[in-house]
Amino acid sequence: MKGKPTSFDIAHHAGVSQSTVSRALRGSPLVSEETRKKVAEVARKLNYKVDKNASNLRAQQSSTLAVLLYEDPTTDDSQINPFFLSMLGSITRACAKEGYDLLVSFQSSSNDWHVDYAESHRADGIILLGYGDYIDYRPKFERLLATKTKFVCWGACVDGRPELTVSCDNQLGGSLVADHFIDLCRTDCAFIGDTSHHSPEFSARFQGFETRLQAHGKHVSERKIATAISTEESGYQATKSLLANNITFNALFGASDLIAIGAIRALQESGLRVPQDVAVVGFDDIPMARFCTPQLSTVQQNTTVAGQMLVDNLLNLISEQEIDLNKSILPPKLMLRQSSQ
Amino acid sequence: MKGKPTSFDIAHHAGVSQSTVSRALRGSPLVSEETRKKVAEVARKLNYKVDKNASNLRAQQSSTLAVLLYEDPTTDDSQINPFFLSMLGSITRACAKEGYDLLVSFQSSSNDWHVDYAESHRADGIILLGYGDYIDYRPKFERLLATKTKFVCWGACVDGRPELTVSCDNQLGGSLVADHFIDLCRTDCAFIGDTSHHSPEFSARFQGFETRLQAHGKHVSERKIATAISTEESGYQATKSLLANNITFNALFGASDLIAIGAIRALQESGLRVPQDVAVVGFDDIPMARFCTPQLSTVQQNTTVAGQMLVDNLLNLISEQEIDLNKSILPPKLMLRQSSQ
DNA sequence: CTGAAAGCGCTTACAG
DNA sequence: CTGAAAGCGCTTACAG
Repeated sequence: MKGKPTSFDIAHHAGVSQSTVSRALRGSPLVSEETRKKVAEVARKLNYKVDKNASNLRAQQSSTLAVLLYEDPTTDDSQINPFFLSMLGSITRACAKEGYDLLVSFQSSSNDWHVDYAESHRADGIILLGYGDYIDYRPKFERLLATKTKFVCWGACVDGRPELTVSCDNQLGGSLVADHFIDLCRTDCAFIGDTSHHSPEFSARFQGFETRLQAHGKHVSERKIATAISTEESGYQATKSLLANNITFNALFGASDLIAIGAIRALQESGLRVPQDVAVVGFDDIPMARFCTPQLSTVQQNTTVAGQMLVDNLLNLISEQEIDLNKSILPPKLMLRQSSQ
Repeated sequence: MKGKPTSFDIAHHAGVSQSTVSRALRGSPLVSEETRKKVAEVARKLNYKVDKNASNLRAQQSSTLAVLLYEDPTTDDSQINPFFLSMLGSITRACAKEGYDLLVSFQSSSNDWHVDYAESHRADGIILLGYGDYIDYRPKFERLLATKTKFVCWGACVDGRPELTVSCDNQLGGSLVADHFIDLCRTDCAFIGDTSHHSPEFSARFQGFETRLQAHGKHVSERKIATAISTEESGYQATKSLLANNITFNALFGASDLIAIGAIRALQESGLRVPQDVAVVGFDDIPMARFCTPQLSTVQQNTTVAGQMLVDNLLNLISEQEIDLNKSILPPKLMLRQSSQ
């Protein structure tokens, strides 16, 4: 027996057939307790592990999920949005808990490898994450649907397939921020992000924010909206451009924490104090939010819960069980810190 | 042909044998250009993808690497050290470039799954990352060596097997910080981290720091060293404990950025100004370092290069090629920012 | 350059 | 409860 032992080796040493070894190790109820113990004992002694490739091939499944992190094409290599890295951590844990391995790929929206994962039987299902341009996503959704690939998507909805989405209640999150600004009597608001359908999460946050302001007879002036993708630099530039045009405001809602952190830098550079002159609130609650100065108020999305929801829903999809749409919406939570006192 | 097409389907449609399909798709030189084209065309049309489980089983390899992120057991779920997340990103990219998939697992140092990855043929090799306790690692190294698992380790050395380690030149990094403090005439130094063999990276940083100070007739007083693991909270507490004992210093070297950021919080809470009263330098250059206030001076470890080195070395190990030890050491780079002017 | 055949190491009907 | 047998979909000697 050179090389790794096989189930035949175990069978031989345990004095049973190879089929019985397989059954015993998989916990089949068809095996007597005595036999199971004997097999387990020999397997442990010989340091035997079931060959995943063989078992996956035979069983026609992989016990593996894949996570695909789409990034804005402009984002530099090392600068992955920390929010998605937190998500990745919680997804990993959720997978481990369910006995699944996790393949990870970070990719720009240009290539098409994601389809491969499922079609080449490397993964049973796919989790899509990212703050990329939603318009770029849609053909990919079509492709995934056409190949009957099982997938769930964070944030962005697939048309007419709500069961494929897990998302924060972005609209509610936006309205929490509006309520907070109203409490502070800071209703001359700027919004930095994207209000278009290129970015469904950002625009939902804006909608919730705007709708609540309007309920109080206020609104965000068109001029006080600047477009940014989810990076510190983009938030900085967008805010700069507002300030360069002498546009004033006493509160600023950044569609993500990175945007808000960039906005604070721009404000401070222009001699504006946060929160005295401008109250700032972000979205995500990345670790950095607690450590920047002033500490950033933000809307928290609980990544531990979100990761578990994504994995749960995907596994339900794979096993063709009903999806509970109520378990697909993550409640946001306003975290008040120094930037909006 | 219901379900996914197989190589036999392609063979049938292309009018060749199944062996030829396999050869054509794998780019074998034994296939004529004409045949190759025909096969590729049919495969594309039928949306055929090679079944990875079958090809892996047959070829006895997986084209997959696994990365295991060990964490300090005290670290909370969502609080993965951002440095390792950056590493993860670059490792992912490096793997993709080499045509390998990447399995990811975050785990506490208690369990033993890592051995599984290789033994169950799920991965051809393993990358170990983490700021965990080195003493806990050693039995795991033994196990990996005993099972002839191919692996590389970030930071910590495996005894007598330098080819298994990829690491920053931590000692050089520490000496750069010492040089900088000497330039600033701030030689009454504190060190927050771990100088023991539980943490080889931190202690190498300290050694480099201390040795250089001694070359200038200075040194770090035993009393001014406080032990911390790599979290903001731990850095905060350790610094607090120094201050509570009325221990003074005009420079502080945090063994990691998170430690340094926690230290700054403790200093500021005690009314000490950074950098006026205490100059602070960290290690890693996590994204947060640029955004905290004051911006943190630190020793950068280039994660893009580091990830590529880890993957390159592991692939060389797998293909049993010589490892160039010079390509296993990452040069550190001092990044000067506001916290140590 | 191509094809027929063996076999990678399992899981799972089928028969007892 | 157990065993003998088929077969998952490939890769790769072997023969031509």
